[in-house]
Amino acid sequence: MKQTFPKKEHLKRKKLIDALFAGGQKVSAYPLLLVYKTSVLPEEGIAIQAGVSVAKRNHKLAVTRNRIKRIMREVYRKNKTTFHTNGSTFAFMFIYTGREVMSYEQLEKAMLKLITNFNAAQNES
RNA sequence: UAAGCAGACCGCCUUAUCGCUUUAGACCAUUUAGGCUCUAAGGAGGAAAGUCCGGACACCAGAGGGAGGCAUAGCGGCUAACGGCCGUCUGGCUUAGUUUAAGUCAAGGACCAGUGCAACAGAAAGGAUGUACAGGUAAUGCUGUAGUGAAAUCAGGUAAACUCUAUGCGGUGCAAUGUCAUGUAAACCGGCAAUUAAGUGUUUCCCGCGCGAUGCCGGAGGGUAGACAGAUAGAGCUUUUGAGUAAUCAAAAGUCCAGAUAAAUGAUAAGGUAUUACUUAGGUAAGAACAGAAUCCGGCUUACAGGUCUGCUUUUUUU
RNA sequence: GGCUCCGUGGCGCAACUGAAUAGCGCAUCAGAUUUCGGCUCUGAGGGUUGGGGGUUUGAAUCCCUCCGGGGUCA
Repeated sequence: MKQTFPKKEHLKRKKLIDALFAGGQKVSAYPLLLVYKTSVLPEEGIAIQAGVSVAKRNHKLAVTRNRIKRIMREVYRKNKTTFHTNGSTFAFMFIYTGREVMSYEQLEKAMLKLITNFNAAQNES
């Protein structure tokens, strides 16, 4: 599996997103918060559809929001193969809860920690 | 050489690897749709911002008539248009000062059409009256000065007070609007019958106009936020020449320069430039400001590190 | 993306048809009352009227512009 993140793997359906926030489970590793839910995805052959989000409350400028979202997408793209899905399909939403702008390295550490937490939660269930 | 003012312009660069997206071609697959495929080319701004003005474009028969409302305001010009820009007159302010010059600001039409307002002070603030001194008269605030105040009888002041005059404005906005796919209603459309009046229609009110409870018959589509069009070749950009004091206009040649939609333009590594700090003058360390297209243009306003050019003024040195 | 409304002491409001000490309640502080505290009574402090500019003799009020906060439209 290559380290790509094409449009098909973006979470875009409003219904899926609404259902995700209504009944999703949460895993966090500061400054990242992952909301996830097993869902029936519209595209075949894809395990995960993911989206990223940064609150306007914490970051007022569009420039900083764009930058954080780009770094989050990049970190997810590099490390997405290490999520253990166990054959299920998931909808993901990554939310940036920090108030400061973090570098790529810091965010990658947080993402790795988040992945271990997620995999532990999956193995329990 | 240094400083200040004004105007115009630019607003980080190079390479490699991994990604995103648009277009074109190839390849693969195919009923259609398409693609963890390959190659090539393109991929944020001067403000993309605020949404303060002006347009283009689209729809609304409540687009008609009237009233109301809003905007603008010396004069002339530019423009698709403007509350913008250019020129000019007048006035205020600042600087230098002899006349005056330079810069800067101005909603700068009209209180001999009407109405209103004027705290405190003052005799009196606009059909009301009078203090002191002086002058004058047949007589009288009749005249002058003083005094209060922003303003005191003067065609008084005030219109970013109502208002009047002139000019302009229909309303709503790309979440406008159109098409397609899916396709089940009590929702929609047409006709007829019945009802005559509440309601309703993207327009502040009135007039006018359309629809209009329900039943029958026939047609057909709403929701679902999916896809496509609208939507990127334009009042475009670059250069040259000409007209004009200028804004701007004309002609010729060349050129194609983002089109996303839970929303692309990024990440990592290495090196470098402007600059800053330290300095043993070899170097070491830090290292770009404001900020991110969303239908598209013309302005205005606001944010902004640093740099380049032009003009003017002052200053230093040299000839 | 469009449209629209609002900013007055710590909090909630008034004064918005220009006139000089910007007012009211709660809260705060001090005093009185009480053995102490509360309630109550008396008094005091606290405001660049969101920032800046303009009109005017005079601006919380009228106008322009920036900042902040809400509401609404498929």
